[in-house]
Amino acid sequence: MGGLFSDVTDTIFLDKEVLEEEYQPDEILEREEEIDEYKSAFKDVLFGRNPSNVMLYGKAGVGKTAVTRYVLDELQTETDQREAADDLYVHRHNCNGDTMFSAVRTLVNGLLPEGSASFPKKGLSTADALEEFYSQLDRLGGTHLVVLDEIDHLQDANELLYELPRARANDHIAEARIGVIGISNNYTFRQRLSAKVQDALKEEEISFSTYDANELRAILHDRAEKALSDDSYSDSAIAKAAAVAGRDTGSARQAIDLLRKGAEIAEDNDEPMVEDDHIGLAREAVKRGRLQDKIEDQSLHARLVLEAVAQLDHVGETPARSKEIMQMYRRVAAKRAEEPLTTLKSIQNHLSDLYMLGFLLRREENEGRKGGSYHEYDLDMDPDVVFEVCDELDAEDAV
DNA sequence: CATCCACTGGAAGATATGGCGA
DNA sequence: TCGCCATATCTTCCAGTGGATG
Repeated sequence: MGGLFSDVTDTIFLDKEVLEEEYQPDEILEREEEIDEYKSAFKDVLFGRNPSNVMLYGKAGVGKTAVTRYVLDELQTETDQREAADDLYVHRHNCNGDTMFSAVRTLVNGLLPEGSASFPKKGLSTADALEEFYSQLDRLGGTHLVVLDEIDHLQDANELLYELPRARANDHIAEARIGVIGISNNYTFRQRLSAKVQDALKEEEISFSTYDANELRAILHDRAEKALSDDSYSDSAIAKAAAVAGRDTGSARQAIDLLRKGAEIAEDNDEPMVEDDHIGLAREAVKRGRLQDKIEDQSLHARLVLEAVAQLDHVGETPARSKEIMQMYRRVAAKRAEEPLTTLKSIQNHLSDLYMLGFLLRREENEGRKGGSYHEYDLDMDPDVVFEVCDELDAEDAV
């Protein structure tokens, strides 16, 4: 009695996992068209024919991964039942920051028989890895679908997308059939592909549009029903979350994050129901959380440079050019007891990265013969968030 | 119109860190 | 434990870049 946790009850949540990122709904709402396109791209698989190669384009949180998982699961159960269909194997791989070699290597490792040694990390060429991959495919036979998520992050995506679909035509494999599914957040990724690859993939592109507020509302209603107890949310709160997410990003992930965070806030305040206000507060919290994660992903010196810009912003000395930022950076590094980088170029590189990642604003200035050309940087966020995260990480390091 | 400033992106070289087999 | 290799990060070097200037 009277224990610290004894008053904690789940007043609002019925099944919180339904609102977590990992949750996989067994029914996909508002993506009928995309599912249809997908379906027709893969119907050949059911008759033991070569699968198509498919490229998916669309922003984050519009259902690319969820739809892929759903469609392939359905395809899997259907092929299991049909005589004419070969065995189906699905290989998923997230290409974040990979080279072609490491991507192929993880694919090989996924195929190797139980207990055998994994493919070596070094010493062998990409061609060796591919060869091994093909021989494993032939050993297993059947139809293999290779899902390459975030393929725009893959260095040699072009080569891989050229190589894999032609494996059978080039006699690298005889028994197995292979289809590639590429998923990209980035519409411009397409232009990075060679004409040949673009041509080969042209027929099978599915682009996912962002969700509008109505679609988001339908999705949120469905999730809320499963995740929250009956009287604990208002329709207007759902509508608000849908409207906010629809306007911001059109992403289901953001909408669901808002609902979850809103429910958490309501629960923390011992209120029985999720209302509009909670969604408003959730919006701030979600935004802040995203930013924090992004900052935490940065390397030490990138963070110090960012903090230097935040400091300059704080005292009203932005926009600033790299030399000024470097002075502040030295002070920040000293405060955090870190050895500062010595060259201006390093700072400039970090600034450039931070700009690309959307932390900073940049303006090109050119004063000709007298001043030369240079960049001026400005902070593109709330400096307090930066200080908060940096203080936190610094405290962790000290332990 | 050539010049020149202050910087740029890119590449190559240098250094640190970590995994892995021997 | 050692050397080998990969990877990430930092430094050094280089050939532009674009607009004010003489």
